[in-house]
Amino acid sequence: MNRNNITIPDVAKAAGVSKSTVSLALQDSPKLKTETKKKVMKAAKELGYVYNRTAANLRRRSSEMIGMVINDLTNPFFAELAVALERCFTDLGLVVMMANTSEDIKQQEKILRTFCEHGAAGILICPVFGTTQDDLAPHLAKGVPVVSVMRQIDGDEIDFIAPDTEAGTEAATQHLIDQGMTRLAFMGGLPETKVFQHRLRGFMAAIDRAGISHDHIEILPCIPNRTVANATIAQRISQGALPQGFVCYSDVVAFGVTFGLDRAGLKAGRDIAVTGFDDIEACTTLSPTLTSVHVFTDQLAKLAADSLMKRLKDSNRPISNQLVRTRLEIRESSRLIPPA
Amino acid sequence: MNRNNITIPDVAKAAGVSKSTVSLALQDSPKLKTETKKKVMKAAKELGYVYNRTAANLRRRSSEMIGMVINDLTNPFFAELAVALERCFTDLGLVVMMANTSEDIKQQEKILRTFCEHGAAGILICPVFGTTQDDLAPHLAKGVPVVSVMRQIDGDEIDFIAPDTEAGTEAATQHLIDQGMTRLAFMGGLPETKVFQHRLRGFMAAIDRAGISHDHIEILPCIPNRTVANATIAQRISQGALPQGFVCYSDVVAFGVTFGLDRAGLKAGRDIAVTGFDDIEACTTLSPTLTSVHVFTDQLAKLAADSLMKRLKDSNRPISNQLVRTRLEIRESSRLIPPA
DNA sequence: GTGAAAGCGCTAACAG
DNA sequence: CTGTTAGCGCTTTCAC
Repeated sequence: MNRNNITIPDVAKAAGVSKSTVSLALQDSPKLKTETKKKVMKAAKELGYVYNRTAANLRRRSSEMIGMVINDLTNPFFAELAVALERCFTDLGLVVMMANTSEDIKQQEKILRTFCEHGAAGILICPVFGTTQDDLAPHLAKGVPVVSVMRQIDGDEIDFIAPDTEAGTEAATQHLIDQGMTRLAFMGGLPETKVFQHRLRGFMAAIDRAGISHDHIEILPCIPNRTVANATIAQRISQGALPQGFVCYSDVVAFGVTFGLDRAGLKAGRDIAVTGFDDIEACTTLSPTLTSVHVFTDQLAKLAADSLMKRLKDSNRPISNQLVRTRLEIRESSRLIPPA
Repeated sequence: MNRNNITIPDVAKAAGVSKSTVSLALQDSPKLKTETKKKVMKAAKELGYVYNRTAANLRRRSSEMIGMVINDLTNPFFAELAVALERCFTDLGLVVMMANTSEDIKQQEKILRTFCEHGAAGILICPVFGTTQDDLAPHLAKGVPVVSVMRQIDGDEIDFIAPDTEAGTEAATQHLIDQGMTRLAFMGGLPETKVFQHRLRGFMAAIDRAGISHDHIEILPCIPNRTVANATIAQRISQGALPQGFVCYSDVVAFGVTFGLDRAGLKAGRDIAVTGFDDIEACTTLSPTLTSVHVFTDQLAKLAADSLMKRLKDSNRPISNQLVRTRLEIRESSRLIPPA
């Protein structure tokens, strides 16, 4: 750490005031004359004084640091979300520190412990799949508020904010059905996760409403990343006749699928329909542009930050589960019959 | 912060030992019998004790926390790099906290200050463009070691690790020249940055070696992201005859260009050649696959982590500037004449 | 307004 | 091996 060893007493000496005056000045306390404060700040700056928040937090028994733990920053959607969240907290005057778990529960536990040991005031988490409250508890300081985004933590005692995935997937599926498709597949995601189940439920809801036989539909789970999705679709292609449309678990899966189809000489948006979920930036700057369920990341982030703030202030408030509406963005990948 | 108020004395009481024994046990000191340690750990666990690293760091006047400040996590390359860096530090037993600056110098200053106030042992930075040593200095605790990745900080007194961008771009350019192209463009990046200058220099080196007239070449700078690159190429297309190949500043720019060309009915890899730089995951899972200069992110991360570790141990060691070699990955986007 | 004094939770001698 | 003691740098009553 090799800390700058100049401390409050040093500043006090330089400014010709007492320790506590400096402390007050540093906090911009109204108890001090502006003039005094200025004198102190000037001395501090000249000496290269660095506030030791560690000591302050210790003494004050509180902090303004919130720990953000993200499951996968290499997924553009989560990166976008993380950045949005960070900005929300920053705007609220909090300092946020971030860490990536790479979908690894051990790593997640370690990070949670570390954040707590460093005195995080609260935790914002996009949990690793399958995280339960019991996984979390032993690694959290008692009383540290946690809010979860995107993925719900089993136990129902943790505030949770997510897009309405079910409605979103349903809309995407309906869009394909509206074009007359009846042989459809749901592609990507891990069946044991709630997110998968919700998205699949949305898919099935549209299928059933349209009275499509379950014999016509296909479900192809896979780890939701580009590479695995690509491998999965490649294998599926080798097994014979394809459905008319793929409703994908996420954009990243949809990209993998689109590429796999491409390698087999099939064009999404011409030979076959593909939809994604998340609506990341790439959807509109790749060819074919990808039809996707837009997630209002900024809104999600704002609600999440608000929830954490509220819980920080009142740890007894009822647990809130908030679903943010989504919007289907229709683009080329799913429009087999382009508008005239 | 609402901290768990159980502390070392509480654990000591529960375990029937003294404060210092607990402290030693927590550090797994060899001075204690295994049995004693176990007893202590058990008591700690039962009480839900959370180590207060804040207090420990204060007392010990050191920390194992390194602050990682990243310019843009929404750029997949930097996200990949950040994750690789994080893993390196974690493997070294350090705890890393991350923050995103969104290419904003004010935000960067704030983050640096915050990390220092929290007692970071060292800082790993992918600095905002144009960052100078003078920008950094006032916000750093005296003596905190900093190492910079990807972008060099003016002043030459900060360890620096980056890919050999000049050689990489030169190889990409040469690859196009080898296919007989003589009308080429360098696309993307901000001219006032060193990275741009280096990449352009690599480009020009190949051009000049081939004896191509400067009248045949074009330089089209732009903010290096998908959307802006796309807008820039669209405008360029409207202005008339295009070069035979685009050597792009980065993959993200290349994707923007490819998409822009596509909208104009031109296919990269068929009508025109495009190369990128960074070789992010998407290069191999989009159609056409993108020829790119591969950056060995893991190696870069490892060298950067090592550099920071070394400086942590010896603040007087000479400044090191390390360039990591790159490798051109030739794919579809640049092969106008596919191998027979 | 300002200063003196106590203590946040921990570590690190040092003596037993 | 264990206990005692004195702080790390800061905030915060409480007198002045």
